[in-house]
Amino acid sequence: MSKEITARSEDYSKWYNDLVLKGGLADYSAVRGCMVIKPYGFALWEAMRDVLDRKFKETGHQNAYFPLFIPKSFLSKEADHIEGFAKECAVVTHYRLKNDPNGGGVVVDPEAKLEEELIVRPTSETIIWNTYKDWIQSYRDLPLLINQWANVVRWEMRTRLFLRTAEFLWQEGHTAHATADEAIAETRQMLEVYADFAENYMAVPVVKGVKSPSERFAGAVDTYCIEALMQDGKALQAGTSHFLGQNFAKAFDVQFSNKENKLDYVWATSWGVSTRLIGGLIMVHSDDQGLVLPPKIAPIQVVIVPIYKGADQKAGLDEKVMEIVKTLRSAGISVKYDDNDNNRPGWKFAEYEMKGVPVRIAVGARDLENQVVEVARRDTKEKMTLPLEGLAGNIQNLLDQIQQNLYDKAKQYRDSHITRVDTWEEFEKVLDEKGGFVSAHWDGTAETEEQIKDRTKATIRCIPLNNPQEEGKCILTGKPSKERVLFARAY
RNA sequence: CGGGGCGUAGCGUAGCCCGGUAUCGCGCCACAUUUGGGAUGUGGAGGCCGCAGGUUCGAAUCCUGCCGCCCCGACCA
Repeated sequence: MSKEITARSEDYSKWYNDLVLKGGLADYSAVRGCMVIKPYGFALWEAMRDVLDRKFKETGHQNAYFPLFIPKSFLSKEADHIEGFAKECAVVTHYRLKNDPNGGGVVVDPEAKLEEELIVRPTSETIIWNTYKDWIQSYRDLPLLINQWANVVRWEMRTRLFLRTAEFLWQEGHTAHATADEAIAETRQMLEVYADFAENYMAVPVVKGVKSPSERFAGAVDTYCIEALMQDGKALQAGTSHFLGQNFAKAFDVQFSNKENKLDYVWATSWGVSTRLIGGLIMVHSDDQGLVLPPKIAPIQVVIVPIYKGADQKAGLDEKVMEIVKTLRSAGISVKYDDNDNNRPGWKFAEYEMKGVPVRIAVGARDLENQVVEVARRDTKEKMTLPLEGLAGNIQNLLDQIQQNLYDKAKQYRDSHITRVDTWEEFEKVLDEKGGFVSAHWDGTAETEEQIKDRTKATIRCIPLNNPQEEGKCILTGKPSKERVLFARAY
């Protein structure tokens, strides 16, 4: 009715925006490229954050917080790093405003110019490594395992809600190790944490892999990533974990004494996921009726809608429903009882479907007489009648089934959209007509990668981990290749 | 930064060519009837028509300048 959603087939971008805006996740803000994350969207982020934060702590990390501002000079210490971020940095040049002498509000006070300009962090490697220099003297100080939850700013030319905003929320882990092997193990461990989170909580299947040199994080030796596939056939980088080698240690002179009392530079990693995950989550599961959220991170797992005639009947219903709510909550299920009298049941049904609540329970007088409730699942739209007896257990099973079903569906789509291709014609055809990942041979050069990108807009998403070795010929140049890599058009 | 679109009530819009203080729907407020898939009726409130100039007796409408947002591309998580 009032909240029509554009069909995916009609306009995929519009569909996505409709879900975010009408699903109550976020709004555009007064600042270009920046969004307001609304309570429901933020609850989703909190749910993700809680799971990840627990996993980080289980793997030995501690949270800390570093400044939003970074002295300009820090950023230029690592050559590749500044190269990668220079074009999208917001810069603070003054620290004071004053009344406009010509009237009309306030102006920047030219007297208040900063001696050294400050960069609003696009990422925190530099400020953190400048700090680690003071924290690390000996191998006994290692490993140093720190994470921070923060906002960062990257002045993007073109932004999209959640997927690419000028300011976004994320976590960034920054660790220091005594050996390269240990740092690499950390990098890969965190990649596994991300993959586990994506698959088992967000129900988003991912490909784990390594980036090609040109797609690497600025300043990294190796960038590992998890890549997900959206319903429109485009890939989304959902998380990255970098082995930084000794690049930042050297740039910031972070040395430690090893057991032999010799000085050496420490080995570093960094890894992060952002609110972009929310965008990916939306695009993997949702449909033309609205959001579809996996139970394990849905802010509301079960909504209960009462159906009644008159206040008397409702009072009776309230009493019984509160019992149900209590039972479900004690089983660890998050429940909302929507007894708001301003909206009628049909309106609520549509509303919670749009918001992607996994399970809806409708209860009326008739049901109570029969000791049952009507249960509807969001993923399949299936409705069933369940007895009050043993309801919590049945709902828990249903939530598990929904979680599994979402994953299975997404995985089936993903798997059927990894296409092996051996000729250039096929390569272009699959990208244009089918989409998804294309598994093809590549001669390993940046030039070829670049040419392929220019001609097809597809990039190498990753070289999958444990990639089978196989003789073949580069899709573009015909030069010899030892393995296939995954190409796709990406967000 | 290029191409396209758009700024009128909280939201979505009509009116603009052809100048006369603004239409409709949703939402909001009140009351009543309603409540198993987005209720109905009656009454009501709400507008610097993006901003600034100009033309005119008179501008949402014509002219000039500016600002903002969205979409598509180049760049990026």
